[in-house]
Amino acid sequence: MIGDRWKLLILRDLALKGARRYRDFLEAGEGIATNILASRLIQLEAAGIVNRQQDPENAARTIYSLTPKGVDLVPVLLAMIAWSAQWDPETEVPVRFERALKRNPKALAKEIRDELPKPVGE
Amino acid sequence: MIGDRWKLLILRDLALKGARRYRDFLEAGEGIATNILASRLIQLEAAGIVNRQQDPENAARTIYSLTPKGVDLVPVLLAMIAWSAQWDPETEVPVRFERALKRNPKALAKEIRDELPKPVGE
DNA sequence: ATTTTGAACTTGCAAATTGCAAGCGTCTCA
DNA sequence: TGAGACGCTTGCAATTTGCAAGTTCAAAAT
Repeated sequence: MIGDRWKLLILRDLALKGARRYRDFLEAGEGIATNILASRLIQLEAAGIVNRQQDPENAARTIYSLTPKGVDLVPVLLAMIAWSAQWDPETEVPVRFERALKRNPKALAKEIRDELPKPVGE
Repeated sequence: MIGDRWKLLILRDLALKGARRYRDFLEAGEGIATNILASRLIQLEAAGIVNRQQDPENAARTIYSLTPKGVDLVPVLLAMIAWSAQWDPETEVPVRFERALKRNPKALAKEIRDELPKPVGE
């Protein structure tokens, strides 16, 4: 399910970069095509990993968020980031983040979970 | 680099299923095509994640193994397995393994590392 | 010494997936 | 009521995948 470049990047944006809207993903830097983004969001929603909801403040907008099943992927993302930080010189990880990750990954995962925007209506 | 279905499965086979030869991957059950397997092994080798060596006991054979960079991906694999065990009823994880994974993932990672076949000549 | 087997690929080609550009439908705000 | 913004969908060319059928080279069998 997750062995797919784009889905992992979408999840990273949701979990760690505060992305919540279609535009956020499109503009996240890696250059996902709009049709691919739409298809991946559908697949992630079908898999119960992300929620799609209308913004109650503006019906023209959609808000995406992680389900509990999606939140539970945070440790996977963190493990990948830890590996990249160590082995891939092109990956830029904030020093503070990298340190927290090495010292106490569980605590960092909890911190991220707590700071996640909640799905509308909770 | 790793956001690719087949590479992740190859790494899983190398790290957790004792796969060491081309045939092992081909027959691992998921049905990778032989041309795709060859291309993925080339990419993994180019990325410094796997070693390719001739079997000293039989020059017709090739032995694949994880480099240190590849071994460091074990925690990523374990995080994915933990998630699958919890959320995907189709994923079958041995109970002993799942328990060890929940209780002390670091210790399990070390155990796996220690049991890994070493590259030829070490 | 020659043939056969087995392991690790390579090649050709059809089918599926991706990426790009353009367009569409709905909602908001002036 | 008209102009944007937003979240998509569509069409099409280019890339990637999957399958089947070779090919190469070392080892084992005859």
